[in-house]
Amino acid sequence: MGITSHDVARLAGVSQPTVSRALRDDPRVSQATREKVKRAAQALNYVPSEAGRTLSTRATRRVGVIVTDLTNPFYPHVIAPLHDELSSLGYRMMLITERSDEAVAEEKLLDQSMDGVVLATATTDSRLPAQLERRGMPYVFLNRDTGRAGDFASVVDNEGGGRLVARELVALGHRRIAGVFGAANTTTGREREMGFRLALAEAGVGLPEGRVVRGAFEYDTGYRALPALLEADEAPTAVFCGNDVVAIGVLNAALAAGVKVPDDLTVIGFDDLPMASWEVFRLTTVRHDLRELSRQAARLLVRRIAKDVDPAGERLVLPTEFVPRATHARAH
Amino acid sequence: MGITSHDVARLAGVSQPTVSRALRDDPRVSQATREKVKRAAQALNYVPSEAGRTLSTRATRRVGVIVTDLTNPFYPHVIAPLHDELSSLGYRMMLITERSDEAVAEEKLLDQSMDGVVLATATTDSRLPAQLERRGMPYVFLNRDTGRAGDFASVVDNEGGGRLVARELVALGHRRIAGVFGAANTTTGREREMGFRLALAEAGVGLPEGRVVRGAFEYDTGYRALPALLEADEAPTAVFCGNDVVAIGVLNAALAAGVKVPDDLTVIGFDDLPMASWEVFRLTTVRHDLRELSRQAARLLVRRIAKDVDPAGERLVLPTEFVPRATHARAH
DNA sequence: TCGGTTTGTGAATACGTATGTATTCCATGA
DNA sequence: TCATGGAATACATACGTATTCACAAACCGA
Repeated sequence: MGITSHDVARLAGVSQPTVSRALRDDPRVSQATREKVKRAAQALNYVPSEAGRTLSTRATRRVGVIVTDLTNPFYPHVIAPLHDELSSLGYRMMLITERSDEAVAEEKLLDQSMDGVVLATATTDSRLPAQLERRGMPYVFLNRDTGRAGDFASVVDNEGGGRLVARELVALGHRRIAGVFGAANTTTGREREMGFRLALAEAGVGLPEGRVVRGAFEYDTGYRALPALLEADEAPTAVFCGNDVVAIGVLNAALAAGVKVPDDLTVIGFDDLPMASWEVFRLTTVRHDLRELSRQAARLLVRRIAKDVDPAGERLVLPTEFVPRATHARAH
Repeated sequence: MGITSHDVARLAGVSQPTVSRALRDDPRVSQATREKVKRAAQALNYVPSEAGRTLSTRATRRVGVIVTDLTNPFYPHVIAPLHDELSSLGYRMMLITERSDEAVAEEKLLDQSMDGVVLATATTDSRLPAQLERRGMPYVFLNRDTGRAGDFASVVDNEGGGRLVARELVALGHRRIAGVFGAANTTTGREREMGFRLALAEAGVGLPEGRVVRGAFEYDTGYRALPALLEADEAPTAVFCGNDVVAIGVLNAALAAGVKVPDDLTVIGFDDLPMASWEVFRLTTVRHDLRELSRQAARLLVRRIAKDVDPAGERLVLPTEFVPRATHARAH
């Protein structure tokens, strides 16, 4: 059934190693032989077996990408450019969406079926990085990392982004401010909250725990958080959300509750997904270059696979920018 | 670096084949030996090499999934359940997003690096299926197919869904009806349009080409179509959209143009993505079971790989259901 | 013309697992 | 006591490619 390099060799009247070399444009084979071999390969529709090559070279040209929930609108915008960049670097992408770290690590990541791994949904308490480290499997963090030194990571200046938002809200006169932050075991959640808090504190504005919600970076987190925040004695005049998806949950909840945005409530997101600029939202948010974030992660991983990397770790940080649209206003 | 079954064999004091059999729970190895081997494997943190296994068994336990644009909100809802079902069937997923069919086929699909392929974005003029067929690579269509006999496909009753919408619109008194359909080279586009047209014709309602737009199943298609439709002499009172993503484009365009939905315009989608029920949209649409659609495709592919399938082709069709929400109203 | 170099190719082998076949060991029964 | 059969394990090999090493031929300068 399958056509092998031996079949090509027979047809071309050469040995199998010569076929291997000719098709890989090894300069040691003569022009004439090379062409003869290529014609034979063409005639037989020969495609080298990836398994044979992998076994021989010990490289799979395959990279795993780990994500928890693909249906979250955030991840496709990471995965698409990641795929394209990996592809142009000669790697293929294995998508792994998994709930539990442990199961993933044992079977799927350590069987030498990929050359490296991109962790797009790492939590600070995950044991996965340590397992990968122990087995010598190259990996990089994308968007989130562990926050520890020595990481290889492509991330955003989350703290700076949080600061930007705090300053804007203060400048708009907001004093009763709420936060719907990401989960506490994610660096994206923690750092955005941290930057936001620090800049608020500098301006002398408090952020009591009663006006803080933390949860997964999901639509439902925002959708359920708003009613809770509105029940407080003094409802907030502004909400900073952990990311755009959460903010969109808040916007929908506001519509359901009859709360006018931005007249009654200012809502700010983070990420600037394409969706944020849809007419129905016109979400004021914090932009960073999601494409470049992903590409950078791909290139970093490939460099790490090639061991062309600073052994002390590399942390590539992209800047953020405030994007005013239509969900913010002066405090009333 | 890598630990092999030979290392385990040495430690356990048995031969390599015995290790292979013991770990795979082959009944021919004794209980005592099995345990001895498993302890040794455990002690060494042995994980069988996937490449070696593949070469030996000629099966990769890997499946490719081909999609054009992952950032389209539709696809994650297909890919996530597909991944999970494949995973529970013991297969891993390689994600391939590609523009041109040709490049994909040559290198990536035919190198025996996967056991089968799911085509999620096939067009009726694609040459890819024929290439896969010729090389004996098992494949199934998901959502879209070629429309030809002999396909293996998991699809939706698109024509029936189109009919449902037409009947509802007619019953609501609409006569000036528009359609923003999917691309003409997709069966999803064609069949939905066909069903819609047929049921309209049965009711004596026309659908002139001036009120028809066709394009990719994307946000922009809907967003750009609406202004064009509104410029016509008599603006339509209702628009049936090829899918929810297109419908959401139309809804946003309506908001931008100051067109009130549903008072001035009825908008109907197709798919019932989670997004369709968001407060900002409350989109009236046609539901089908997207999870089951994907799972069914996974199971069909695995059966085809196992050659446990009707050689004449199998076409699994899921039913549709009209979901009334807030974007439809009686014609004025 | 000859030793030495370069060039091109083939033979042998490694990679890690699974499997078909051979072998060993032991128990059983006549 | 020895043949027989079954259980458990070892041996040999296949899978397809890439690479190391050896070898032959061609080429070069002295």
